[in-house]
Amino acid sequence: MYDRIDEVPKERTRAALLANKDNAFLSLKLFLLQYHPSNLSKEQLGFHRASWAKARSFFADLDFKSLIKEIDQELAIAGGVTPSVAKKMAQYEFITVTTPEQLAEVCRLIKDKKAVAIDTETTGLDAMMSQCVGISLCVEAGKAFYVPFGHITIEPQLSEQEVVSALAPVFADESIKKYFHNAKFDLHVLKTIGLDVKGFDFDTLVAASLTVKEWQRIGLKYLSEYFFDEPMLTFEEVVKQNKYKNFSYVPFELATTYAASDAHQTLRLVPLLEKELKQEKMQELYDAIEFPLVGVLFKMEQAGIYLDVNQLHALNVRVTQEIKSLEAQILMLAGEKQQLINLNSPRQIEQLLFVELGLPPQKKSAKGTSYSTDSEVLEALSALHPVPGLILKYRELFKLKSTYIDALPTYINPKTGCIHTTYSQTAVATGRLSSFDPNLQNIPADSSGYGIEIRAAFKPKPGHIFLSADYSQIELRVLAQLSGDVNLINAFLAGHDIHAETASKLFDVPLALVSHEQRQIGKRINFSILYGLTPYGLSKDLDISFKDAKHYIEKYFAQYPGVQAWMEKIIIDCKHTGYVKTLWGHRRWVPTIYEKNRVMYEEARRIAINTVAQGTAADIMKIGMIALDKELVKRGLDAYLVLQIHDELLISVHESQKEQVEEITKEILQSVVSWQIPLGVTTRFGTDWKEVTK
DNA sequence: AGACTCACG
DNA sequence: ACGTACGTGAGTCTC
Repeated sequence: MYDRIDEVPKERTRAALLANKDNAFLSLKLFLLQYHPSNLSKEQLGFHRASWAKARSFFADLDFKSLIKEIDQELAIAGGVTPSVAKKMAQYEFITVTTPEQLAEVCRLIKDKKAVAIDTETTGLDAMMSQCVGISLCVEAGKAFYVPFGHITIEPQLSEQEVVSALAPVFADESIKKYFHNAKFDLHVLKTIGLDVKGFDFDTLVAASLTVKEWQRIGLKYLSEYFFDEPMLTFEEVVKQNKYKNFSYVPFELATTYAASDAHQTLRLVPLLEKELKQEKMQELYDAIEFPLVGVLFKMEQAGIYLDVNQLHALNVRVTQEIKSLEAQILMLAGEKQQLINLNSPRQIEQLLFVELGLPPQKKSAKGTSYSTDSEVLEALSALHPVPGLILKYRELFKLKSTYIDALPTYINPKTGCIHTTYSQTAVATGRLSSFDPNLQNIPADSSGYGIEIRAAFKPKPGHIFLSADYSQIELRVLAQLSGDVNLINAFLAGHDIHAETASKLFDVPLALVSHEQRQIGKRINFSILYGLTPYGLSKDLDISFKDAKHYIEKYFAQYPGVQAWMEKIIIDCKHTGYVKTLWGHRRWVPTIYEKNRVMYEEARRIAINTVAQGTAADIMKIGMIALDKELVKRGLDAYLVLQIHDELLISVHESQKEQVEEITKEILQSVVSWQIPLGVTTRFGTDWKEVTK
């Protein structure tokens, strides 16, 4: 007899479900019934919210997609608050704070407890540009406060000034611990109203991203269901459905229920997630890397980067002119019937190329619903007709204009004159960072053409200069170190050109005699290895035969046998535990490693291998960022981190301190690990981002 | 909302 | 016989 679904031995559950894969949901119910007296209600069976949420998580790694979907439906339907849950939640005291006396009392409580969960409400999702309209605070489970001050209402409320001056000493008190769910957002918001926070102590979003198996479902609402069996009001229900323009229009009672419970649940999650971190052996990872990184990223986002709009505009004139010219040429060549064609529509391009012009289709699109017109196809077709090549050029320039030239200036914060991207610490499965609004990790770097000119518009502030520092071939060094492959290690130790080294072994040529073409192949293969290369993929990438590709791969593994052995070990471990881990313990579940379908299984293998290499490199960069930031502060230098692009850091430094900061940067980044193979760090100076791009 | 395409590492 | 490279975010079109 089992009380909870996650107590049922997984093998038994799996076997029972596999026996009836077509209707796994029904099987699940029937299976659970075996362990309970019959005629029990759903809720008695444990089919309440948290159970469904846990069931969902439980089955995530069994990869029953249809089952997950049905559980989601059940969660939505049964989503209503059950009587027992309602009773529990009715006991919570959510209080609107509208007088100075009340606020003073709250501050006193915070000082007493020495810890507080904080959440902010704003008029929008942009932390630095939106208006802060209220702050919620919670110091003990069962009671939470919402302090509105920017609401549009006739209800009496405190002024922003009153709230800020009352909270400032509490927020500035380092001895009072501050908890947030996604701290960076709230820290930015609080900064906009002049509140500096000291004593930041826990981020429930970041912690949950490490421990929760369904790492993409770590919003406060999901966590509340999962850990407490308590649904929360959604922004949709509170604002959208009532047709309020934004949160400032929400009446206090509703606003308090929504906002105060955010702080309330955050506070309660802290000890739970601390326990999870410990149990899952992720305490060290969190304490040494992920938590301290929050503060570093916050500073980088605050700093922002200056964008020279005039320079971008000059580029726009040239690019727009060329786009128009290309458009005219394509339409002319396309024939009279095609004058209304939209060149940005893959569907219409498909029609033009493969029907009107009768060119041979090369491959299906990803979902197989149409013929692909991607750059690889256009490249191939350009030998047969002038139009594909022109479309290729058109696409390139249109992309440049729409995604970068037109879009980037709209992100400039009028208050600072800079672009402030947001880094997500929880978006990438391997543990890398991602950047959005705007994405500054995919600014063109190709030095041929106009692309690189976008980078030329990113500049340091007056008196400063950019210093770029990148880890050279970090993933290959990780591969060498983790695999312990003697040949690969020796190649790095000898300081050899690693791509030429690989080529020399592939082609049985002395290192000095490796041709440029051979080196290129060596380079492609080195990178491919990290993706878990296949003969098919390599043959396509190098435009060689399947057989040759297979031969190269065999040759590679013959030369670096340790690499192959290491890969097999990863797969064995993964099959044993269901996940892979980076060197610092960042975990990724790989449910499809148990898949019988060959294609899916092999994909799982590639994911497992790549995650260890990519994720370990990400760990190193994060540690480097934390250490470098600390050192620059410690030495009181006029230098700070500006951007992170996976293996590269962009640093802004006062011209007078460039040499000193360069030296420190190299030293700090290199000494993240003391491996057999040193980490290579390359630095460059420039007066804009283009100049420091190799 | 999903598909397609393409920018980056 | 099968048929794919690893990880993202964003703009555009289509339904």
